[in-house]
Amino acid sequence: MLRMGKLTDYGIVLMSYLAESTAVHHNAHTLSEAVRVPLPTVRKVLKALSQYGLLDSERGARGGYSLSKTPRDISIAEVITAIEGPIALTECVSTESHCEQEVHCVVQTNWERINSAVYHALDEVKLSDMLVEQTHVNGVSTIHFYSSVKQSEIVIKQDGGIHG
Amino acid sequence: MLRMGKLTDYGIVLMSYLAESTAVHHNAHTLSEAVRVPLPTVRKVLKALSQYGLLDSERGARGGYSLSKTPRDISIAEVITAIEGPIALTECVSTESHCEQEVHCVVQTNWERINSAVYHALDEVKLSDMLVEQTHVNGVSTIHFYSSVKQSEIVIKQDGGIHG
DNA sequence: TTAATTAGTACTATAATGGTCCTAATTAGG
DNA sequence: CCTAATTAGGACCATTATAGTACTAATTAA
Repeated sequence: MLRMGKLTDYGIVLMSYLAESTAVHHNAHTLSEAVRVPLPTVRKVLKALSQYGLLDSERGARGGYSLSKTPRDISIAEVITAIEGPIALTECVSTESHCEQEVHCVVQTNWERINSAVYHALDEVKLSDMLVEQTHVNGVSTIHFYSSVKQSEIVIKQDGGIHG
Repeated sequence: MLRMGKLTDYGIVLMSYLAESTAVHHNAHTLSEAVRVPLPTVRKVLKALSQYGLLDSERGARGGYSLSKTPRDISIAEVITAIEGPIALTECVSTESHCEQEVHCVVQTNWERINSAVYHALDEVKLSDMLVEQTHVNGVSTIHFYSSVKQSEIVIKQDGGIHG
């Protein structure tokens, strides 16, 4: 199995959550509770996303995180890259590669083509595509965020308040 | 970085090598020398490829391995699947997933789409595409097989004999 | 019957990942 | 100006996965 780390999975869930409620203030603590992932781990993921530029961060009291772009402009490829580094199936195509045969390496060209294809496949899927099937009951919209490991359910009332 | 194991890399190099010299007899020992990867490791990879059906194997004295299909009909996706298992970025889409929310999991649908896209990207690249830039000097064709870790150079004379 | 070879399985060391924690820097509010 | 809240930046350990190795059984040609 072509692996993607758990942290990346968390990252996608976090980004999806933020994509749903841009108006509200979010700090690491609230996000941890919302997504049901331990606080230190959430911090780590948020840091990575912030450093890569997918999230804007504010320090100090009343600080927190918010999406730097609209959900339509954020792709799964970006989230993966933010957390796992450049998408590269083999070492030799990654930037820190020290393969001394690089200059006359033939296969590298093919790997680059392969990686490129994979990247574009992942880049076509936007964050906004991950949010589907909201169930509306009594004016309360319930959105389900599933990571591959845990489930978190967030109930959003009409006024935008969050409870879960 | 979206990771792919070293063994898979070896697997692709091995398959590429076999794709070049279908006529000759290949056992684990010769392949180990040709590709410059330790014998036990090569054995492990060959076993996986054989079990998945990409290689035909013959036991006993004068036994060995050979491609079960033509290089044009073997894709990188198949080689990866043979060694790493089904291509699935997250656990929840793999067959052995025990996610109890599977029935009403929404995001799973998207992951399946993503995985499918990645799979097709990898499935379009055939083994025959990995063999390029043969240099012909004095009627001797030299083919370079590079893994991301090691390099192996195989010289094939006109009569088909292999020396490296 | 013997030698060569793959199949199957089990084991170990190393590396990567996930997860946690602590301290410094920053900012709002009293 | 001081305090509380919050992110930034490292450092750290435990667990897991991978790579790599080794050994035994089954198979087949000579």
